[in-house]
Amino acid sequence: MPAQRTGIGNNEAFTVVTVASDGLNTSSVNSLEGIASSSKFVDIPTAVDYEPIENLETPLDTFVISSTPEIGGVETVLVEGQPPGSVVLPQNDSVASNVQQPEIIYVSQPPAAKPTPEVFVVSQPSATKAVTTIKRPLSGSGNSPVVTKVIITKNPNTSQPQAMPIQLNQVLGQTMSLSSMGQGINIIPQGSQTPTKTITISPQGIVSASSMKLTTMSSPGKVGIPVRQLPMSPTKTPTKITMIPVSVGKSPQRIAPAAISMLAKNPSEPGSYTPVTISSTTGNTVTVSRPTVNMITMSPSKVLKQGTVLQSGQTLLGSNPQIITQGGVKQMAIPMSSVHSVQGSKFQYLRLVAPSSQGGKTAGGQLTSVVHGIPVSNSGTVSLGQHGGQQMKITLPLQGSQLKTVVSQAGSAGVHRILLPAQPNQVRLSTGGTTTSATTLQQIRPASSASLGQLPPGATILSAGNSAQGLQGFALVPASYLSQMQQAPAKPVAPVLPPEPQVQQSRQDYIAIASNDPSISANAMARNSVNGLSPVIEPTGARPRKPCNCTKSQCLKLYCDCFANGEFCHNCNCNNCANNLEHEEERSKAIKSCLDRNPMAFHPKIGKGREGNGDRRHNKGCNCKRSGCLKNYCECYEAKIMCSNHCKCVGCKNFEESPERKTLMHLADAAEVRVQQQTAAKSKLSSQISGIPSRPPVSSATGERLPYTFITAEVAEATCACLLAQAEEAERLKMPPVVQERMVIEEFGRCLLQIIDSANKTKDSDSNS
DNA sequence: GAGTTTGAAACT
DNA sequence: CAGTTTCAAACTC
Repeated sequence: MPAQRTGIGNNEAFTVVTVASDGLNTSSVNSLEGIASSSKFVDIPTAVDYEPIENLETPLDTFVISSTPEIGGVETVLVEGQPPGSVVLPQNDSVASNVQQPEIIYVSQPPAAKPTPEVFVVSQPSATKAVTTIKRPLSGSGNSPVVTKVIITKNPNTSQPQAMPIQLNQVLGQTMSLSSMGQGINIIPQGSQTPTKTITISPQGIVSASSMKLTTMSSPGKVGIPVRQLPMSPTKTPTKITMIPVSVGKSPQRIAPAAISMLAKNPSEPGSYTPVTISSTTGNTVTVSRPTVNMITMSPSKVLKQGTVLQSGQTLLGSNPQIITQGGVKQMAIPMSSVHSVQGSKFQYLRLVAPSSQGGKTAGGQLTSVVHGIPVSNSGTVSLGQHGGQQMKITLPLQGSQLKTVVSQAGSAGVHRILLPAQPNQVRLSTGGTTTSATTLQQIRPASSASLGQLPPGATILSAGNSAQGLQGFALVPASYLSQMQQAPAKPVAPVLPPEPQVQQSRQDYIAIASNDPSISANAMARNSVNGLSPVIEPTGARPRKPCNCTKSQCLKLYCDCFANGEFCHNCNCNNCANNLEHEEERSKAIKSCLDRNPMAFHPKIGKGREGNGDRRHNKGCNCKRSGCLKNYCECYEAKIMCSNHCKCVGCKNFEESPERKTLMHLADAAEVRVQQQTAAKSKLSSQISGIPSRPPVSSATGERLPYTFITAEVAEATCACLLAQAEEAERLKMPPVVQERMVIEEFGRCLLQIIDSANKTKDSDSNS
């Protein structure tokens, strides 16, 4: 049956970007079972990791950007720019074009209501049995395509969507079917002449593939051709990175400070690129220009329109990012033609290139920005349920002047992902009937909401503000931040997710921001651990953070550890705190101020040493004078690393052979062991105590009153009075101390005899009665 | 818990 | 860039 290439897959590529949260390189990615080997994980250079992606051997293909952290301790996945159930594919001209392009045929039943032309409805069918079939084309080549399937599932406990990548390359060459659990999402082209363009995304729903074309079948004829169930890998989830705007929308946990330089594809010389230079930087405004063409700028409201000014929060989005190797440097290129209308410009691509890193590292090793997009022509109405009881409409421009509306509804039980169009800058966001003007299109941003959690999921990727060097990257949100969001008052309580096998949990816990990895951030790690002991993970799954106590800085200076770590204050003891969502603007200014002073302000303080030396090292070095670098005042010591030649410390004792350091280390080790022993003993004791009745029994098993019960408070008081009187008497008689002592003890003996006698009498009377 | 010490950050 | 001040954490009592 010929597949009809319509709807989402209609030559309009989607790209799902999986961004490794912790700088996964190829090798580490390959270790992730269930993630297609063709999936490349590209670092977003955050404040914590600037390793070049030198291992990225093949072009960028399939990525997933995850968002929220709820799935079994791993974040729920947001497929960027996609609602749950969307299919994301690179275009023909994307980098993986050398890979054979299989067809994907989605079949579902029953087809939804009669569609209207070019409008897609994403809805959740009640209990539709659906089958998703993937079919490889017959045309063969030596290269078997590696298909990555990203499954957006709905967590049964939380209703939160979750994505699971599945490597399908083993099943290529045969038709595969996905059996739905009936909780999928239909994408229904309404009004189209195409009979059935329903994509039912089951709990195992979404399928994406690298270099695959999505086609929707004109009829569900493939339903009956299931070959086998796709293997599921519930333990494998993509990364935890969420990108949110720094200066627009909710502030991030961590600022990704890296600047982006842009290159435009040179139309006169195919394959070559011309730098797009930053012509000026004023406040939150960055103007970019291109030497040979008219100046281009980007702003939230006018994407890449010449002559306008790039505003803070500008989004640079496009579909089908490519990895381009130029000068041995991997770079990302965005075909602008697909999403941007640059009048008068001959730009075909914008390329985001990370700036040269320090220390002789390869320039442009990092992809600072992630490009994604949904072809405008495919945008439509998305209905995703209630969103905080309020329907949210997002109107996005289509090609030409036509507008379409995206309706975002997310129920309290489940926050659904909402489609971000390729041009979120040109999206109208409206709630409760209030719609912004089409001429003042707003970014989808969480500025007006109480928390990021109220954002339409998927609407979180926006470019950050700008640094002194130019465009800035994205802000990344770690799980800890997401836990903050979960606790934001206006957000529905984050559901508790059942623990899942966490094969990659240890790795995925390493969120780029505020990572547990001590090599990542001295602030984040060293100050959050005590004596190197790993902090206990919060019930939310987030790493606990030490609360700050700032009083004067409003937590908007680097004095504040929360701020320095790119985190919001949360459960802190600070006064007049502005490091929160309510002071977003202030905070953004503060961030910019810090970056103005020091572009590396939010970079990790602790980096790796020289190549071949895995030791960590304080990038800046300490300046200790009195502590000998053997107290936690010293950032090196605090980070459990030795001082280096970067340090300017005086009287340093924090070096390898230092006897003082060794002694301290031994003491620290011993203390740690002691603490552990005490902890173990306490827990053991408490468990034992818990088995002891709180009040001992008054009587024995035979009903006999036990002796100690006769020593009542009155008896004890009387005894003490007797002893006291005896002592006074002995003193009055001026007896030697030894004799006085003896007299008191003898008196105590008499008291005891009296008690025993009384007890016996009581027992006798009890037995007589 | 209050006061002191310390060194990074901020400021000049 | 150096010196000074501010700040909050680390430390001491």
